[in-house]
Amino acid sequence: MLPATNHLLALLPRRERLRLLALSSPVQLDIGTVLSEPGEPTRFVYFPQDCFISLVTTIEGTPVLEVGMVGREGMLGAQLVLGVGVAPLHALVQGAGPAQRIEAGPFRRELARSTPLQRLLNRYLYVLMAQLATSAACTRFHRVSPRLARWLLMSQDCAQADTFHLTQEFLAYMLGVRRVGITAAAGSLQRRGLIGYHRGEITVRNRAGLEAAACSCYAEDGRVYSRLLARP
Amino acid sequence: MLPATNHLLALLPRRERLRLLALSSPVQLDIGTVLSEPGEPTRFVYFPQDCFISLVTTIEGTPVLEVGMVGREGMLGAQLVLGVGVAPLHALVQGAGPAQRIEAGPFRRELARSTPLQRLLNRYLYVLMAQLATSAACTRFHRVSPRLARWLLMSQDCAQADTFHLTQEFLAYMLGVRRVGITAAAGSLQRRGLIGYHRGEITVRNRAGLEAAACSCYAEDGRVYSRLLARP
DNA sequence: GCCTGTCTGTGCGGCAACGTACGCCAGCCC
DNA sequence: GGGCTGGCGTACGTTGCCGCACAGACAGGC
Repeated sequence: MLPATNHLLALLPRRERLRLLALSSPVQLDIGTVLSEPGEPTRFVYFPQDCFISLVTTIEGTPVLEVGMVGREGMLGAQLVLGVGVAPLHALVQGAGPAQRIEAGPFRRELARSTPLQRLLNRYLYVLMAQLATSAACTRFHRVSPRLARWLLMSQDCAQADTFHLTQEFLAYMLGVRRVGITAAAGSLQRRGLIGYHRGEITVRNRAGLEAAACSCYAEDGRVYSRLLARP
Repeated sequence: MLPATNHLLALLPRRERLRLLALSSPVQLDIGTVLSEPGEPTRFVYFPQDCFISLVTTIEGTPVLEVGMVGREGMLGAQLVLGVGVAPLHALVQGAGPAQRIEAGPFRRELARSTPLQRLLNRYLYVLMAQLATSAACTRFHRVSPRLARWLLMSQDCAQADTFHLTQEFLAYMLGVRRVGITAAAGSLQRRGLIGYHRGEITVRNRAGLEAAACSCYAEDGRVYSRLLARP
């Protein structure tokens, strides 16, 4: 896998992948960019190559809580697969990097044509739904520190990097807690030698330890993903 | 709508509806029956006519929190639409009553044949996903009392009845809180004259008042539903 | 050098919900 | 009637997180 590749695209048969790539154009996603707002029409879909996007749910129009992540293993805009041209969630670029972008029209046409593409993305939608359900329970029952550990692991999976730029303020927003809650939780993880951070640069130091510190939801998500989207 | 009708079925073109009904058999769902467990194969799909089913998410195999409801406006087993034969959630019959049941095999075949059916159920899946995302935020940010009000309204919509059998113990389980939390919240709603209850029989007395007492998520869910599944 | 803005750490009071436990009441069975 | 069970109400100490506020630390621009 020489160039950074999106895993969904990689799972497609070669012909289908090439057709899709022909429709797509490479774009560079910048941190903080909002790619969709709930209720707005979907103009593009994105297949991240080396970047990741947070899916944030809203209350009365205000984004308040992350409920899913899209990285190289997923795509943004999967609602088109359901024939719905309206975005369900607030989508925010979290880690900058390259992605393949396709306009909604051509993407829908390709989708209508290609059964393998439909089947693949249907499975991806299932994984997304499972992630949403898990998130709901996790947010309710798990403490800040294990949730933070889970979040860091997930973003590491998405970003394929050991270090990324994340302020505590921002993490608090994603997890739906106060910033000082993150200060405490991150401090605990750091004292245990699992992570290091300094002015917004977070480094994962001990991946295995972090997995042990994370709540069960991380492993659960992984199981669902690999059951449905493992390479045949 | 003389006999109790499932709304999804009602939205289908007449020919399609009749085909589907020919495949289905009427069943009576009993309260407390578990219709699916996460990870288990899907043997049947259900179109509730006058009953409703809770979708409960699990943590390490234990069902802990309701994240969605299926009543006459929905169906259970929609994962088959995504080509996945494995249930994502714990499904529990909440309100007893009649439903149409179809075996997974014939349902899949019919699905493969009928584009209108696919399109309709795709839209329904979108609504379900939106419900999951809303639930996550609601559980995190809203107080017990408004959530209880929302829950009662949703089950009233599903069950089409003013009174239903629900112990506080059970409500606590659905909302992921202690029983005494429900005692307090329900007491508050009762003192305000919105509901009445006695030994597990809950009655909605003032629907409009209950809507005012519920959190915004109830209205939000309704908007998404009617935008996507309104009769054309 | 200094100033400014950003990021992080700490402290304090408050509160909703938690875990636990006990008592009351209604209905059912013997 | 007496006893049992299931459903509900109340109480008490605990806790994890909240809101707010403020102070220190570091980086970049001038």
